Amino acid sequence: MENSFCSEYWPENQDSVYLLPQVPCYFPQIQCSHESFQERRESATRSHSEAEKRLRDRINAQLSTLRKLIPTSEKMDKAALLGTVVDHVKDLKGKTAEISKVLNTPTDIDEVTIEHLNEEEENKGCLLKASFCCDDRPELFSELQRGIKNLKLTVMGADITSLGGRIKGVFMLCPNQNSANDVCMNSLKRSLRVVLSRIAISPSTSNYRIKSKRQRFFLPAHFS
Amino acid sequence: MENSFCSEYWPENQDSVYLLPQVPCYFPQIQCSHESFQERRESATRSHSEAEKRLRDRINAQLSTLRKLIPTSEKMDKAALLGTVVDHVKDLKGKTAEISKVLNTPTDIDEVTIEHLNEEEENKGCLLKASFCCDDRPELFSELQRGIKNLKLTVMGADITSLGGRIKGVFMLCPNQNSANDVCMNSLKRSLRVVLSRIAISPSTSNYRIKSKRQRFFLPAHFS
DNA sequence: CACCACACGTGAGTC
DNA sequence: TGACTCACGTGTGGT
Repeated sequence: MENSFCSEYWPENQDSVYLLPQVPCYFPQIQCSHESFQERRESATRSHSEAEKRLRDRINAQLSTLRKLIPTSEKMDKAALLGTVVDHVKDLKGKTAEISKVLNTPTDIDEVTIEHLNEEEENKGCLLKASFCCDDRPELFSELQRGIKNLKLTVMGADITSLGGRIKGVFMLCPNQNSANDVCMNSLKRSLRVVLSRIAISPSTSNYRIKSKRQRFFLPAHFS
Repeated sequence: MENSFCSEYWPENQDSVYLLPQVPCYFPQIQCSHESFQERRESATRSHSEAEKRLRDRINAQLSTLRKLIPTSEKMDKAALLGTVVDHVKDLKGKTAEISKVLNTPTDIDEVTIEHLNEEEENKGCLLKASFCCDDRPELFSELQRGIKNLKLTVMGADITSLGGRIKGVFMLCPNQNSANDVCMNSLKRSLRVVLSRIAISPSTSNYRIKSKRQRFFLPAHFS
């Protein structure tokens, strides 16, 4: 055990170490530092144990922040702590999944979709269903309202859900009464998509966004 | 390192081990097993290393189930895995907290409360607000309906939220039109509390229930 | 070769 | 005292 430090590039034991030449090298450019093999060996094992200490500390730091997140996890050993963490994660995952089934919860993928309801009657009383999903931010609604107004559309209904810094919205839109009757629904759809995409999808990171690790949380905002 | 096994009840080194008496004891009732100190020492260190192995295995088992719960956590080292677990827990906790602010989410404490609205007009058109929180189960609603009907109460409105196997409900109740006008609201309150408590609070574990670790998840059920 | 992450056995502390 | 948990240093394999 004491002399088990025996990789192929280290001498088998201390005795043979002292048999190896420790004279300065004749070629200065490849002359290594004057530390002996003994010293190199010691510094290697020292740095090894220091690295191991760092690794342990990193893991233990995460464990202790987990401990802060789990109530009554004081005085639990590591395995028990991890066990309750597993339970918490399962529990919370189940709850949020359950909620998503009823609440039309935002995902973490930016998207804009435009649908065309009442296709048969092309122009009169036609409804567009526009949905988007993006990061939530305070100016979002005013920007959306301005964009919708500029396209001469009226919001007939809306369903908005904001959760965990993300927001998902569905608008029911129809052309203004006083707008020209000859408006082409397909070009309107295209313009609407462009407008919404510009507002909802951040241009720099057009999907596969770099998200900040810490999320912001807002209360659901309701469009009136 | 090899001879560092030197607690006060173990001989300092091998040599002294063999100097210790190994003759059978004269008092049979305290005659210990005939294994030598050497053997006892070996079995002790063996059981120690086996216990340590069991501990490591327990911890690693929890880590690998955590790995299954976290997508894309393959090829992460332990510290990184725990880091993303921390993020997930924070994220999910924030989301459920956010939802609880709007949704009147059930807690994990059984309770029944009865409130008295419109106190000034004692008998006519009086409203009772009855809320409960308990484990969800299929027969719950029919039992509640039967209890409410037996007390000659009418459900004017209800707000029910079921989440993670728990359910929280608020009923707005008023006495039936055709029930006697001289019904005493205080005794009605008392009866209602008794009836609801019998239904909602499991008698065996009147609070501080023993919960099964794995939770059931139901979709929110709505009272119509 | 150097670094890293893991598993292992061991010393020390607790109950 | 034994059983258990933790921190530590070391051996080892992978990159």
